[in-house]
Amino acid sequence: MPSPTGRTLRPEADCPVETALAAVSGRWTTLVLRELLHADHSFGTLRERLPEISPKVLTERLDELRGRGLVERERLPGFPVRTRYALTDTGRALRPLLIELYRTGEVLRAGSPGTAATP
Amino acid sequence: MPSPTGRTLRPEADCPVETALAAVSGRWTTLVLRELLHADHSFGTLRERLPEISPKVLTERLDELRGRGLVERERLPGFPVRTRYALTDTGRALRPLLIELYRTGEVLRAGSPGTAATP
DNA sequence: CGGAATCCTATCGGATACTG
DNA sequence: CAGTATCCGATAGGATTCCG
Repeated sequence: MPSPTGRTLRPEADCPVETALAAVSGRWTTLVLRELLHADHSFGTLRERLPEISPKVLTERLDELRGRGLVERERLPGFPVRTRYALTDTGRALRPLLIELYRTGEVLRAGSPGTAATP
Repeated sequence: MPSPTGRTLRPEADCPVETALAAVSGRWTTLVLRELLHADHSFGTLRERLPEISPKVLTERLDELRGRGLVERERLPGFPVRTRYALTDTGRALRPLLIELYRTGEVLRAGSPGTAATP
């Protein structure tokens, strides 16, 4: 039986920490968010920006993000079909977290062995 | 071939965001960190605090965290053997991130459908 | 007590081909 | 263009048992 969230069930899933982690975890997720933080995109332009992601995984990521209310899809009229993916207000609320992730990642590197600081 | 980090290889693994995410992702990881942020622990007391974690997974998490320089292990003399796990300075640097994860998780919930706000 | 060694399963993610 | 449908290999993680 698939988990209710579409993501691996975690202990204490009711914890906000898990809620936030679920939103950004999964391969390609942060990169998709990064693209959408920068600008709205169609399915195709997202693929151009992330050339190595497969259509299946991109669909999965976008579905998850939509399911969490972080991304919205708009179908543009005309032919061929065009879509437009955009962050919702809630999705944009992830920006501070991504910044903090970046900042922390830099700190972790500075504190890791192998990074010569005072030789 | 196992990935060099011991964790699923991610695209743009050189990105600090991925570095930080790798440090906190994985089931039980944030809970282990939470316990260690609160106090030092032995293998056994960690198991008491997290009754559902298996010894194998706890070992894996502690090894990963040690491998990243976030946790240190001290073997206490005497018998039976006792160990003490503690966060390093680098490990304590994760606290702001965990706080931001908590904060963001709360925001995501407030912005999710189903949470009646203004009926 | 503090792990290590096995075995086993679910699921995640990649590749590919096809459709409305 | 914007996905869907399959198939498939690789892990992550759980349960259990054993060792120093």
